[in-house]
Amino acid sequence: MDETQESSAHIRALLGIRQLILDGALRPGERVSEPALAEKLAVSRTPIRAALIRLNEEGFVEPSSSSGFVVRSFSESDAFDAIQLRGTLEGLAARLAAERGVPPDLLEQMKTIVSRIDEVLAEPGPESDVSPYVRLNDGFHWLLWNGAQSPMVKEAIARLVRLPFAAPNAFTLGQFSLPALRSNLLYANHQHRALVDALENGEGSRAEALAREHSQAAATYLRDVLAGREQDPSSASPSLRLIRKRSGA
Amino acid sequence: MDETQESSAHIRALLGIRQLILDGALRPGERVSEPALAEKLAVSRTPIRAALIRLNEEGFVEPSSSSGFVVRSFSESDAFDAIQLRGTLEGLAARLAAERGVPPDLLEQMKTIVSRIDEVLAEPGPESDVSPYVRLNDGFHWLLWNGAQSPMVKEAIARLVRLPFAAPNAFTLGQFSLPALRSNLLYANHQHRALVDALENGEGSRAEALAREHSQAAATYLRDVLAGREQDPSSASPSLRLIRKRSGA
DNA sequence: CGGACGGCAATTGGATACAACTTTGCAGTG
DNA sequence: CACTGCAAAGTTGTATCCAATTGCCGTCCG
Repeated sequence: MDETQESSAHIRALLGIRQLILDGALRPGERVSEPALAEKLAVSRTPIRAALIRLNEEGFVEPSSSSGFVVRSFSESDAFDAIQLRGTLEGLAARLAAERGVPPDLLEQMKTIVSRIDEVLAEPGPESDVSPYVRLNDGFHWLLWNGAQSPMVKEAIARLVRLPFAAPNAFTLGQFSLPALRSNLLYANHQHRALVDALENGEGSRAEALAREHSQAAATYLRDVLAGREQDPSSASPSLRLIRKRSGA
Repeated sequence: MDETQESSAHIRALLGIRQLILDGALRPGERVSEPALAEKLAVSRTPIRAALIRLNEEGFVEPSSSSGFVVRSFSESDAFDAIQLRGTLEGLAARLAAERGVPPDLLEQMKTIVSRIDEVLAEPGPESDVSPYVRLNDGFHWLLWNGAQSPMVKEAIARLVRLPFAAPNAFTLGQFSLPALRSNLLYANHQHRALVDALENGEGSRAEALAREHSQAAATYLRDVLAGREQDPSSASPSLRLIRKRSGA
């Protein structure tokens, strides 16, 4: 299952449990049984407990009343809020980067990625693989996070983005065939380019606004994907499994 | 059952270690020894490790190279960035609160606190105790965090604020005698009032800007306190101990 | 017939035992 | 005198063990 077998037990436990949650093997609301996980992941209960404590901090599980942990579920509002939160934090990172000045090589790397995204999106054929785009997009955002040169900001973003539906590429996967998506990604890359321009010219406020608005693309995707789930519940993408259907809000 | 010592072992360990760090008994950069802590806090190593994992997520300790944890130290830039981060997050909370509408009773409570802060600050005598102000100020910010009605935003702020120098009342303590401080607090309470006004009228952008600027007061304090430390290193307030003196970068 | 009490089983929270690793100190050698 | 290598001790990471609490189920009493 996992090719990364070279890790220590508590790393295996952490990654393993997170994957079980993302795969839907552990479903939101379900109580997490330590002995069961210990057996399934072939480690003792100690690293399982360590992993559960971390997953609690990360937001994947939460303490149950009076003992143990349950898999956490998120409302649709939580998902939208998480996206807006990322937009705000990336906006802060962008502003700080612009105000403090981005290292030239970092700026160069951002430009390179923007160009390569354009190339990837220009490739014809509706059946192209999204993964190159996803990798490039991840790279761009990673550079932005570092551009602020602020460990505090970077950590805050990194922690948030552990929640899959808050990540820059949430909901982008697996639907590249739609022409509408390609158009959206082109638009997003225009924003990338404008952001680089703002950073280069030290335009902090513009950079912040762009980064903030940029995250709204994810909100749009999320809306679509949630609507799609209403009709075909089986097509739930991994990020979606954590989001419970709205029952009564 | 336990109204005397309402704490399980791992809670005692968490609070105990955090306090040891804040008190300076464990100093930044120092390696944390599990057996030593276990003996000092009268628990076994298991809850100690659980606490260290959580403190790692909270930012108080960080994994050492190759094993164990060391007490984390923060640069002066980190402290300023943390304050700006809080301002940004509280700005988001304020905007969301204004846009979504604040529950009337919550708004009432905010108004009450603002009035009571004015009363506290109007009391004559340079030797007044700051703690009433601190409590009221904490209460106001707590209400703001809840005003957004967003668990995600609230959690993000709550996590950040665990770092003492990022909290709303950081560096406010113990220097109420200065007349300048009272003037600053009066100004800050004017911002509180304006913020409530913005929330009441649904002015999201104004509320955000106010909350953001409001956090700059803490940055001002921090600058003063850091300057004071240069002259009298012994007067380090608890929040300051985590911040290392600027050496290189 | 329904609700409450009691006992049993399973699970968690904590302590301890153990093995692998890291670091330090000392000694021997170049 | 310095450097390297070995050894020993302390420390971490993991497993197992124990006790106490929880939740469940059956039975008994109202």
